Amino acid sequence: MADVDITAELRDAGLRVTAQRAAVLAVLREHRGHLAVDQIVEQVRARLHAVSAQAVYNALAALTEAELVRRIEPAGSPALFEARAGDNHHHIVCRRCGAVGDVDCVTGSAPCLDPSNAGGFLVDEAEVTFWGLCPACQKKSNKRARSA
Amino acid sequence: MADVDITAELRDAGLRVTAQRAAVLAVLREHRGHLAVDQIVEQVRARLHAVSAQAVYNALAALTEAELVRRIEPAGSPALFEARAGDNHHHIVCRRCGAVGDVDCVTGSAPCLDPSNAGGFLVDEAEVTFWGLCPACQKKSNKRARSA
DNA sequence: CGACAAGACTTGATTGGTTCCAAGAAAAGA
DNA sequence: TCTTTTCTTGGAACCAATCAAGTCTTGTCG
Repeated sequence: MADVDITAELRDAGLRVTAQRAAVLAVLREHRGHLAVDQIVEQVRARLHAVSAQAVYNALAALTEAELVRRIEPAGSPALFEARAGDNHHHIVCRRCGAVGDVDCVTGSAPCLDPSNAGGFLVDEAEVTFWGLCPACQKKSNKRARSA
Repeated sequence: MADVDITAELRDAGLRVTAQRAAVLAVLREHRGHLAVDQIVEQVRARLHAVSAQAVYNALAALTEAELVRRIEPAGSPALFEARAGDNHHHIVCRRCGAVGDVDCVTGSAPCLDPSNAGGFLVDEAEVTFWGLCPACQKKSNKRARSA
């Protein structure tokens, strides 16, 4: 089923349907996480026999442009990609290990997210990134604190 | 006066006082904007005779650690630094030219900014980045649309 | 004041992520 | 089938950032 959907989606988005693009999108759909380019390359190669890294970069750029995929780039990390359902969710990044999680968010509701004094800027998106510690790194911190 | 303040501030922050650090901080205080490392290097070299890029990176890291300076890194841009008053303001980035502006924000008030479902993450900061078009690029867009 | 140890700076090389280029081969869609 | 787009291989380049070894400075203590 997924393949048919993906083919149609690519076409609807005005993109040519290629095996590489479909594979990239399928990989991002299945792994409901945030993948770096090298991980995507790896996964795509598990489906297709051989894919150049270039093709993956190209496909990701096209998919991002078509808004089928979302590119995020937390400070200090390489670019990450995720399948995007068009919802307005945000991200939480672990300061220590860089793990990324999703945070659901009421769309466009927060007062801060419609800045009145934007200094003449025309705002079209508000991106929120939370910073903190993931569960695993919290454990490590506790251990360290206890033993110190 | 500034030099005295800066010296004291560095010392209070637990940092050794070096000419390079003082110069970096002074530059960021004067240029009330968001500067990239190469711009900072340039400005610092206008004050001191010769400074290595490394020293600037080191100084910025130390100042960021001490929270005298804030590091931001919008997707697609190199890292930017700004003197930080400890206030909780956010940034707006121009999609086309990368210009960065400040947006004042009511501290910690937005509902989104205290995520309930953080997936076990321990959140310590919410960073908001607005995306849009700066005034200059809006003008260009209008011209283009009109002539098209 | 003078010396010592930790910390900071300099130079030079190197990594990492990403982008770009070119030519030819393959595939998509009309 | 034909045209256009995309993919492939291979290379090169770019920029930001980091590492390493050695030298200099800071701040403190005698």
